[in-house]
Amino acid sequence: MANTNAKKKDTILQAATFLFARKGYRDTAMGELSKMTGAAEGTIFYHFKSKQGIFLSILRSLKADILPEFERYRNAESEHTGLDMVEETISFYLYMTKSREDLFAILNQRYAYELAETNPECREILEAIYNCFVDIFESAITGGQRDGSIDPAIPARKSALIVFSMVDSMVRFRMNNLYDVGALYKELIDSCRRMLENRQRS
Amino acid sequence: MANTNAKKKDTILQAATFLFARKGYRDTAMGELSKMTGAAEGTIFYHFKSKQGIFLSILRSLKADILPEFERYRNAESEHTGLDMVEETISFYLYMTKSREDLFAILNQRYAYELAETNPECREILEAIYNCFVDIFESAITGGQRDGSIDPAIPARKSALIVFSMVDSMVRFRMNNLYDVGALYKELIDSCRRMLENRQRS
DNA sequence: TAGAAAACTGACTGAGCGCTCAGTCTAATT
DNA sequence: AATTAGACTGAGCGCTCAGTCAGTTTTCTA
Repeated sequence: MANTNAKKKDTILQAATFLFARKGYRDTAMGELSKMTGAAEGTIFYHFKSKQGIFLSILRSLKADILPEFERYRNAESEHTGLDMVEETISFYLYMTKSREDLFAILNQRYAYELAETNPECREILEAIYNCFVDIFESAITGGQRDGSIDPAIPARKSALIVFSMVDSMVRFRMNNLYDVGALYKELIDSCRRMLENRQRS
Repeated sequence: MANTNAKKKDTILQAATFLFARKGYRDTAMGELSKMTGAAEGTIFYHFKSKQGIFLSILRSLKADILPEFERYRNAESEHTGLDMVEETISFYLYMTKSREDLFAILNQRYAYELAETNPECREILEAIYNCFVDIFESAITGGQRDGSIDPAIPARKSALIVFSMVDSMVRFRMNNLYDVGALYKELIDSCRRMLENRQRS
């Protein structure tokens, strides 16, 4: 093998992501992680200093993986109106949460928020990710207010938070198998449009 | 003492609600519950057959406690338009979730949804509660469509789900200490109004 | 007030947990 | 061929936990 470094480390991180997402942090045993990866339990603690350390590593790579993708999306030039960009961003968010289901399941863990209360790095990562999403919605809204597609009277930041919270709620419904979110997609878009659009277009 | 039945049983149930809400199901130890209530650990298992049994009992009494209150609210006559009733219902929901914070924290536990996948009673309770909320929003919306305050073209059930998901998201933000929801309240109401209102009023 | 039933007790159990450590293996370097 | 360092191992330690049980106390009933 060419690469001597960290042969099993990545495997462990990947399996831990899978298990933490499916069963939760507390209900995932190191023994299970060991069985799944084929690594001895000792190996896991050779690479990571603790179970919590694994969780933090996942968050770290989650941030490194997702934030750039969102920055790229945000900086891509677009011919669309701000209102259309809000719709696009919703689609993009739903697509992202579907294609990285495990990562977003981890973001919805209670443990993440408990850890955030004592661990500044954890809190910083969570905030960075959420703020990034809300920022994208906000700049779509202010853009829309400039181009006339979105009502200039509404407060951009707060509305961005509300749109984000709507979409985030849908994602959680999907994760909990409560409702068929696909069936709600069109109505979600329509609702956001009614919420934001400028009614006396120039 | 007059009441022979269940002297400590209620105390245990109450303390368990508190602990499950604050620390989560998995992170609550029976020993802690014993210390908090002053009941011996054996007493807990005399009244409840297992830890899971306690959780189910909490859900059961949650249902018995909350559903009637919502039914009463739903059946109360009102002079308001449907659109105003949607706003009222949002207030009512936010008020309820604040005054029974522990109960709603338990409804947001991942463990509840895990249990629901194997335990039909649990699933039935969760669905009953959520459906009740959504039903109230739905009947406010159909009422509004009848009285002309709400756009007749929008699908009532789906919009009810979306409004509910918005409010539910706010509640979760509040629980996770992520945002100051009070600051968003006015904007939440305004957004819902813009989303639903009838624009060519008779 | 005797006796039965119900409520309660806390020391105990065994399974499972996160984590350690003394040591082996592998592959590159000298 | 000998040395070395990093990757890896798995038995096992200390501890926590949900749940048990043999026995005591309280309450109800006849």
